Amino acid sequence: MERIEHILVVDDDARIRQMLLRYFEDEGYRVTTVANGAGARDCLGKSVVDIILLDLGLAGGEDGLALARDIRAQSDVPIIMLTGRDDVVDRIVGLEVGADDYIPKPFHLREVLARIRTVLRRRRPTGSPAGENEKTVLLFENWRLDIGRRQLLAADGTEVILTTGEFDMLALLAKQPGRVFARDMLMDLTRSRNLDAFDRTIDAQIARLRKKIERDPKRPSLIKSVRGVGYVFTGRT
Amino acid sequence: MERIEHILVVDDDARIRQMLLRYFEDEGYRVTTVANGAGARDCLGKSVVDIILLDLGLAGGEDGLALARDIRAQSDVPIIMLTGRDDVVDRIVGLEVGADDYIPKPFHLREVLARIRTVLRRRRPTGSPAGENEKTVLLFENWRLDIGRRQLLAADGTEVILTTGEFDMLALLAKQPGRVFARDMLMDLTRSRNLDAFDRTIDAQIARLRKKIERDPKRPSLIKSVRGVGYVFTGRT
DNA sequence: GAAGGCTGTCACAAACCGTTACAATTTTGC
DNA sequence: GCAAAATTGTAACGGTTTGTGACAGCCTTC
Repeated sequence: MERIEHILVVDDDARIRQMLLRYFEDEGYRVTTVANGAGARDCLGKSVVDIILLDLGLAGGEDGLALARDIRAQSDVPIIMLTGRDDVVDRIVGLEVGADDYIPKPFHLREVLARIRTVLRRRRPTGSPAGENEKTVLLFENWRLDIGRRQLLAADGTEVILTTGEFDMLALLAKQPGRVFARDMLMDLTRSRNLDAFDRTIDAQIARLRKKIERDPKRPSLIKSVRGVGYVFTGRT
Repeated sequence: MERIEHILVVDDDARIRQMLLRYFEDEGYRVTTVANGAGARDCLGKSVVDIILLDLGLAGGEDGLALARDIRAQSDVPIIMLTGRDDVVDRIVGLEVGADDYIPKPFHLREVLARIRTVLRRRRPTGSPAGENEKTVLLFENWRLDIGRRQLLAADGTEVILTTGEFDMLALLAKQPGRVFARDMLMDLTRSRNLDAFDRTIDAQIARLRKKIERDPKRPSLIKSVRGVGYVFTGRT
């Protein structure tokens, strides 16, 4: 028999609440959205919640971390925090407080869904961030690609700024070195649309990416072309 | 003699199971259909399966991805995932977990068949012994051929740039030294198309390759011709 | 040693990919 | 919410890689 899982969304931005509500309901979950800590406590008192999506930056001077700590003090409901892009300290404290994972904003809905599934699947009481078996940092050549933080660092620690599309493309390829990805698959997996004939979108993106990460973009060593098919990541040390 | 290939279909929708069953049986395959992970495991334990068609969205809270991971942990059977139209993250994770390909729903039966054939053809060890013959670096003469990085290095470390076609051809031949490859087989395996009579494609490619890797292209020592048949790799130290 | 088939090689055409500039779109900053 | 800035899509062009047909030379067979 089929129990519908219940997600509690705590966010002060009505648009985000709306967006998450619709998306997760479409995915077949039961969803409750609230704007603040009081609402969250109320909901937790009245119904069984399977997972909480908690925005750390609540309005009205409220402290999301304190709320997380409170919740954790009286229940084991998994908590996924939504954090600002660079709030490293918040993330660390959040995880210490007992959150199960964090997702930096801005996020892709699909990613949130994936994390939720992961957390629900292994219903860890508390513990490490998601992906115990997902490598989150990839090393190759002189680069350090941090998937979780969505940043690419050079050997000397300087950050090379990648656009969202560049990052997604690189991450996808680099996660499976040696695997050849066809163009239409790259299109589908990074843009969620279909490639029509004579479309140079992927090639252009690869070119821009190469310009940023290859020593000699004319003779790429990290991302190679496979004529008639697509591209393959050939790095990794 | 021809062995009939065995397809295992895992889907919770009985109509889809039925549809796939009829179609593939008509196409001359042996087909087993099951509705859930338990059935899949049971089938895999009892018979030899050549390829698995796995619906990621199983009912009853079962996780298709987890099932794929399980299967991959104990066998190399090719897996093609059937995914929801928009489950990009699932597709990515599925590929990471070791699936060979995916097909978004809804699908055309013809397409499923085409993908199955492609995957089976690629996976077929071309009549070689079982197990992992997947050496990633091959050494011969003074060359170092790194399959994963798709590069060919001379003894002094300088790289000789091979085109995609040259690389594929060399890699294929060098992986099985001493084995004679007929022209039409080379064509099929490196270009995925058929050789028509009096086609010089393969010879031209071999000639170009020899020019790059043989000391004396007139007297090849690495790739020899077999009159009336094709070519054979005779390197290896 | 001659005939016929097979392979090596060449030149050219076709297909494919890299790159650029610019247009369209999205995101950012106020 | 709007304007500016950044990112991404598109089209065009040029270089590279591959397919093709012609032809020359070699091997095998008789």
